[in-house]
Amino acid sequence: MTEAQVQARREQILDATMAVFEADGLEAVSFRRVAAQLGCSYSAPYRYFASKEELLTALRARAFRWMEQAMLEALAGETGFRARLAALSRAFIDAALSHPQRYALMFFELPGTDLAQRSLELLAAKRDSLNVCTQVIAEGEAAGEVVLDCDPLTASHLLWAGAHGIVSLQIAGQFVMGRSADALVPTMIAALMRGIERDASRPITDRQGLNG
Amino acid sequence: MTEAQVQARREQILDATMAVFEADGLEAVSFRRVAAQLGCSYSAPYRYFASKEELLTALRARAFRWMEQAMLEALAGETGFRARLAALSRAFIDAALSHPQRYALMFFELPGTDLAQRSLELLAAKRDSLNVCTQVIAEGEAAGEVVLDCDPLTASHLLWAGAHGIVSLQIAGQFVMGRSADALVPTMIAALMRGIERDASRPITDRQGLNG
DNA sequence: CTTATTTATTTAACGTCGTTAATGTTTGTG
DNA sequence: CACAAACATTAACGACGTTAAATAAATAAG
Repeated sequence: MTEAQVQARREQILDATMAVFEADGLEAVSFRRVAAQLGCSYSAPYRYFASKEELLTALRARAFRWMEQAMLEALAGETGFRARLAALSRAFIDAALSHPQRYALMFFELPGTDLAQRSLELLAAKRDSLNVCTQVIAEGEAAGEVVLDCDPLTASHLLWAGAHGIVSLQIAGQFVMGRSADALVPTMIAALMRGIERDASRPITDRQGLNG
Repeated sequence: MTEAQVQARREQILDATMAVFEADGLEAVSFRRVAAQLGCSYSAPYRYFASKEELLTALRARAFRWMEQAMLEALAGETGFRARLAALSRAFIDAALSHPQRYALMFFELPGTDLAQRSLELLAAKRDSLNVCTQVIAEGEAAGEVVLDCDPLTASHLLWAGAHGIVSLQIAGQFVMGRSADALVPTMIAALMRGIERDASRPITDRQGLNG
């Protein structure tokens, strides 16, 4: 069996896993159910994924690639820093709220699992997703459309975490009483941008650690 | 069996559950394991918790109460809006990073579970936790120490979500490449405060939706 | 083409889980 | 003491993750 065939079989298994996951959620994902979906024995996938955790890690990477793609597509055609940032955050919200289960799979990872570190695939997918945001900011700065008090990577972390914070609270059903992520994320982005933009007309008093 | 005795038994079961959880993580929490810890039969807790989900919901509420307590203790003795806000965010970070499993239990709730809505206990615990932050902001405004572009509840949501976003990304092992929540949360708070503070010396251009 | 050997898949099996039903066991009441 | 209700325990079911034995398929050697 050639390497390409092995990879193809892995993809088939992941297709079936994703189908089960989308249909009935994470708790329904089991080797037996995936195998039934795919039409093989429940122990066959073990040759391609050593454990359930490894299977879910691969699924997570796939979900990150999907979100990266959604953001890139939303960015295509948009010009100008402001418009691109708005399109990016909208794509993030839409992806999260239209597929909350997928979002939870991606971001609600339990601590103590070092397997994420060992999965280069997942690590790369995460990095590339964040990088979409970092790039937009860096381009905006390069084009002179915005000047920040911190480097693009820190700014990207702040925006990313801010959007994730609101969206994840909403998905997890935490407070956000009477408020929706739909309205709060733009507010968050606007407030953060106001907070990290350099503005000569106003003296900056709390700049300590803003480049941390 | 009086109502107080029932409640006491529930607390005992929750004690045992928490012990198992702290010792070996969420995946180790099972009725059988909890019963062994407590020294009863594995089916006895069913009289006090209808399902595992209900048991975990009660545990979640307990974790929120613990965090609320930690924040209140950190606040005690601190005076002045700035100092109180800093103490609050520090308590939040410390609680989260010193007990990541507990934090994940609280905030990594899968979507689709309406049981959270039906548990008034959990709902109240969540509300009270957020309320600590809201109170600090409201007091600061009342004392004239700060003037915001948005209402205290919105501001509280933004700060809360911002801190949670960074902390949860760190716990879940997402990017934050070479950065630590320890440094990024103060940055996030400072940037957000700068973003939502009213400042007469600078015209506010992006105020759309800031009260959303 | 046949046979031997490796490879891919399936079936059997073990221990654990959530949950329910049947079976004991205690406890207050007539 | 007898009896009913409340509580606790054991037995049992189906599903799970995972491993080992058994089987089928594919391939290499003769």
